[in-house]
Amino acid sequence: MDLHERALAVHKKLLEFYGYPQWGDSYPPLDQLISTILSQNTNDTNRDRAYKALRGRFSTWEVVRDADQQAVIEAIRPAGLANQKGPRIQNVLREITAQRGELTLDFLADLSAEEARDWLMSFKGVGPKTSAIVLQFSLNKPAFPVDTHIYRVTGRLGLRPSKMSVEQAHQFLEELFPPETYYPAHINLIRLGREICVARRPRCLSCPLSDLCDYYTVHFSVHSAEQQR
DNA sequence: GCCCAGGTGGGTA
DNA sequence: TACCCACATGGG
Repeated sequence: MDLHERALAVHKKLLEFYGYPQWGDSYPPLDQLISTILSQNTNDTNRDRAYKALRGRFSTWEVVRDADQQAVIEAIRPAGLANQKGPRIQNVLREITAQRGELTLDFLADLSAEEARDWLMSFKGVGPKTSAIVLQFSLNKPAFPVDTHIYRVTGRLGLRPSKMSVEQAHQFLEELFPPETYYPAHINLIRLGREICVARRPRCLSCPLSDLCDYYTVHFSVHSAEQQR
């Protein structure tokens, strides 16, 4: 089985186990971008708190853009890293206005996926994961966002070289999976990573992919060695 | 108190 | 280029 076949086999097993994932309403691209910046390095609960506080405190993105920096930081504090995220969000809002003359990202729909990604990644605070989320979830363009779950799980499943940066993994996995599987595979791999493939816990034996995953063997033998010590 | 959730950018070799 | 670390909050 080559890597492409292996990726499809993983995707198919996840579909059997979890089904085709249903996602909620999609945000407009600018809302999605800000929400995703807030989500960096934090959990969904804290991201939602910060996003709601931001929307509740400032009526429009223009008001956020022109607001006092400290007021924005205070509003998004529950998301963590607020001293970085606040100024970066305001900078993005100002730059969009300066470059486009209006505060919207709807024009990205007319660009290719690569053009839209490169444009988004030109901003400080917008990396490969954040731009891929905006493309996939808001613009309906092909992109495979790689978060820490997906990075870890794809490594354990042997779907990518073990030594590879997260940024390289985006490109590698986009070439490995067929574009029509990006969305369901992304959602289901995260779910797998959250629910089953948790670091340093020997729960991999209950994994629906255990017959495809070499990690559980390695993992199990490591645990056995530790127990013998 | 400690572990867990979980991206980006800047600095260094 | 590849690694290492700072950045911050909240729930269990």
